[in-house]
Amino acid sequence: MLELAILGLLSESPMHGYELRKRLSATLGSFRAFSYGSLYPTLRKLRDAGWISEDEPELPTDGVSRRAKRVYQLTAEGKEHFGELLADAQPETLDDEGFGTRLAFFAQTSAEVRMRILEGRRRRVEEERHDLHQSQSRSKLDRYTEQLQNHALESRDREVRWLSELIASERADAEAPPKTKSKQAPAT
Amino acid sequence: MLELAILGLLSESPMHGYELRKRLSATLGSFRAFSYGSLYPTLRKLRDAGWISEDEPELPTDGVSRRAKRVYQLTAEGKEHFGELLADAQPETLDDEGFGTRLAFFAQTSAEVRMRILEGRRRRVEEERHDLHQSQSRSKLDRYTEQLQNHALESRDREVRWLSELIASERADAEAPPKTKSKQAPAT
DNA sequence: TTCGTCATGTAATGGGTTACATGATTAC
DNA sequence: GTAATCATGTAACCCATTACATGACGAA
Repeated sequence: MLELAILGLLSESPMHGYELRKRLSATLGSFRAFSYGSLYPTLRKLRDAGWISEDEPELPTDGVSRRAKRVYQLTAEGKEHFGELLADAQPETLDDEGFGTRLAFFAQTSAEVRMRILEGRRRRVEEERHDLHQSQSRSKLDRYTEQLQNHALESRDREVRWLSELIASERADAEAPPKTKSKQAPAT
Repeated sequence: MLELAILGLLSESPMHGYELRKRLSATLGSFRAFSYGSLYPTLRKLRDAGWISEDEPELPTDGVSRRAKRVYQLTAEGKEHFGELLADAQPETLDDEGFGTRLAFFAQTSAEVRMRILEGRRRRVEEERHDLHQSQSRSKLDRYTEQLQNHALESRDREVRWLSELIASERADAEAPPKTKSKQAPAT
């Protein structure tokens, strides 16, 4: 997921590591921040795979060792790879974590794949809701656990409704093709 | 967290590994299941630490090797340790994961610590909500990211409200001491 | 007799975190 | 000149997962 997120952000514009991390937090929620201990090694990995290139701007050669600000950008292969990643709905796309990340790059995802992801995610959340309901009716919980389960259940319900709205709006867009200036498509 | 959960379940009744896993799923939500690959090594670890004892029931010695069903139970030191864990609100208690686990054993937690945890968690969620709000107003997001952020924001709001209700009900209980047959405490 | 599920375990791996270490740049 | 924050990195660790391997027991 970190990989996808990095490729996605770099596909918008070149950036260095530190900035990447901030944008990552902004996009995925600041409480969901990656540490440098995972960010930099991943950048190294992506570079070794040939998906991003690392150019440190030429240093003013005044003799002293300067710490370079390394700017990363997608290579041609990187763009291709990113495109492939966006082209199918991997299973991890359906869990909480992965879904959020995928959604962040929905604008660059085909309408078809968007729909598969949204419906897949909805199905997943419906299953969770079902399981929750089962375990709730089977065993009598204590007061606190019951509260927690109820809250979890309601959260699932809300997410299902939210996803249904997104799906409906996708379908509407599919019928009334989106103009450059997107307006809410009316039902008729 | 797995440790706390295992100790907690075993404090209710002795159990073997397989059953433990099922009860874990039932309590923490079936979609949040631990694998055997983490469960059994952890049991080993807890046993080595002296917190649980492992007694495999005597086998019918008919010569053939039988696979034993190993039943685990808390030792005296285990009970003590579990009590200590419940006695203070460690930081990991405040994140999503840990909070759910702690709540599962609230019935065995002192009213004081319960309150600290609930208020700590509320504060945490409020911070998340705040951060979300910040990043939302700072940068213009695309349609999908905006949708996601809005949904996340509403979820936080709901959780804060839910926690506030729990807190209020705790306070009510503190004033009107809870009878065996607990009834909802009226505001006056 | 075979299938499902109960039951226990290991090895390799994954995907991150924390703590540490260093140095440059900016604002006061 | 000093504090904050920008900026890059490494090593050790943690907590789990996946895939694999084994075997008992009951029901169809």
